[in-house]
Amino acid sequence: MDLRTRQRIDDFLKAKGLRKTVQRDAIVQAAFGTTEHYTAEDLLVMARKIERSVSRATVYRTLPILVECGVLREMDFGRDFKYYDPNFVDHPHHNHLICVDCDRIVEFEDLGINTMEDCITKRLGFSPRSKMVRIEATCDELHRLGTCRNRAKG
Amino acid sequence: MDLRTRQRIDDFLKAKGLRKTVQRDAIVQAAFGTTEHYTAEDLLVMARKIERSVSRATVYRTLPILVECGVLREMDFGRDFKYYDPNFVDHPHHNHLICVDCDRIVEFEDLGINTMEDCITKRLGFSPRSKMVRIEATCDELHRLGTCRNRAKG
DNA sequence: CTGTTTTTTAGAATGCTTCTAAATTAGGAT
DNA sequence: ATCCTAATTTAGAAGCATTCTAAAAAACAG
Repeated sequence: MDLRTRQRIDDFLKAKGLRKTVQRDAIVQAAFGTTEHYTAEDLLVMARKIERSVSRATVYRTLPILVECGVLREMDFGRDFKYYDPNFVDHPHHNHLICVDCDRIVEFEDLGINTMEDCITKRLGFSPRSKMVRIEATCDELHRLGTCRNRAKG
Repeated sequence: MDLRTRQRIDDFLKAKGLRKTVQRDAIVQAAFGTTEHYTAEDLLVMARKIERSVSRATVYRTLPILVECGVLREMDFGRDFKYYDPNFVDHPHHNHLICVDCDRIVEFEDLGINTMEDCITKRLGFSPRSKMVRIEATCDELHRLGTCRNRAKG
């Protein structure tokens, strides 16, 4: 895991007067030991491989800390649970395409859309905080060729 | 309520072999008797003013029918309940800006973003189904002037 | 070490949404 | 009109991600 991410988290905890614990450490290691998107439940499983004592409640209490710290992005794809994205620091502007055929989530970056969003936000009299584009789509060629991996994990 | 919307719903019900009931009728009347966004619970309250017997379960079962019919849009703003938007037919391309200061939801249309989204989707090898832009922002001038209506209903 | 405060844990609670089983109703057939 | 059968409705239970709670454990300053 990136040393700058680690440093940023340590600084954040110190600034907020939050303590370092083995559980938080395990959750952080797990959270940034992958580049995949994951759910709170996924993260619980991953963190428990590092430190058996980690509980569900602690995962749910740690996630918003990492989000507020700015190292993790929370994403709502319209399902009844949230996904978290650890690639936020390296790619802060990416957006998501969600395939309704196979549940795959494809990331993309597009500077043009970002600029447009900023313009629109200003025009409406607001200051942008966070922006997301969410495109639902179907598999196209992939689907026709029969290579669409149905129900793939997001 | 728009006659074409009514017609479209009637046709859809017939095509699907679904029956007309007083409850469904009340829900439809309520759903398109406003231009505001609403939740399932809001709709229940509105529909019950028209027909007292409408139950929560029927509202929840009717909503996806209207969404599938294409007259109502389901929207997920990252809260733990969904909003529904009855202005879909007249303004199929609008997007949303959510103010994190006051919870207000501002609609906007932007053809440029829509075109971009279609291009990106094709480039990635998909066919667009539905697209949404969601911008979280803060109140800017309004906020400075003290006119930001905190916690206003979406 | 000691004391105080934060953090953790397991399980209960919450709140939106979906499901269930029994009662009712719609609408075609007689 | 009336009957029949399948769709629909209702109230309440169940489901599920997330949050809360109270007691136990751990962090850290002095």
